[in-house]
Amino acid sequence: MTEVERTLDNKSVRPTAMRILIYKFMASKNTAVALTDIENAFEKAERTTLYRTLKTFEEKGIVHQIDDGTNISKFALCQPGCNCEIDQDLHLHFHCSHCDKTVCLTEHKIPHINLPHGYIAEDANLVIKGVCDSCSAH
Amino acid sequence: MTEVERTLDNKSVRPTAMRILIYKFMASKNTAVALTDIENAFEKAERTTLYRTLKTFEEKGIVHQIDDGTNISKFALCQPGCNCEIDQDLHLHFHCSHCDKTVCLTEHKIPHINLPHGYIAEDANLVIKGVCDSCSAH
DNA sequence: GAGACCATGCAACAGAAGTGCATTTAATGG
DNA sequence: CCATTAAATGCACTTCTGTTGCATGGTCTC
Repeated sequence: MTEVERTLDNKSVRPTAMRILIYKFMASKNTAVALTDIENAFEKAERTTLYRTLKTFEEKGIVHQIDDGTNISKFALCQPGCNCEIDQDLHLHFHCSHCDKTVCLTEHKIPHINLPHGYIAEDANLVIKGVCDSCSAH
Repeated sequence: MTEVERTLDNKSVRPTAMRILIYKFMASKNTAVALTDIENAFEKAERTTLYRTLKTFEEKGIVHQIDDGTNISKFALCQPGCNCEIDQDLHLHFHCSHCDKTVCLTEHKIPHINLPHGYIAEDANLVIKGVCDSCSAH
């Protein structure tokens, strides 16, 4: 049993060949990936399988879904300190308008916001758009 | 020339009948509206016209587009203090998971975030999800 | 090995976003 | 006031993402 297989198994996800490939692909990237990204990476991939795999991963806390404002759902592996299951302490995401990549800034948490009377916060999403470090270096 | 016509004219948008209707519709709502909302409100409305009208409004700074995480673009009239053209001082949005409405919290600004080295912020989007005041009252 | 359960593949649909082109409407100049 | 021009609208159509239903295949358990 490999490292990846153990990870999936720990999260009660049966480590099939396809799932291991998807997991490894996401682990190899340091950016959030869209379903289409994975589809393009593997010729033999079936959209539906990828779709359901990502859903399963999300339900089991292996990845978290990211809405970066492009209206295309992206996904990233949960890191230690990701805390995406807990409603507090959510990290923010950065979307580069130059290379169109989205990254998790796991260290950077969303500050607490005081809401008007009657409003109850349950979740928060903060996306900063701009130029990422790779793009600003060139 | 009515108040609405003057407003559009000031922003260099020709005040056609359709545009005035759309503007008034949005002004009558205190929530952000999706293209489909407007389409349903006016039987005679053409999707394309609405689509392009909203784009024009956005370009001319009459409305701002809101991405509330539902993957459906919403729009709201810019208010005094909206400042959506300036990159600083952006207000946040609240999406109610109960009534599915999205509102601008114009008074509530997005706090400044320190980004890692090399990252340049140009825009920011903060959406709080939860229960709005109307829904929490019931 | 049989049965059950889960994963995968295939087909199809829904909804939103976006584009091209023809036609109507409104503004402008003579 | 009419003709010209430019902008706005309407219609048809395409693309892309997300989603579901159903049949098939693989895997695990008893």
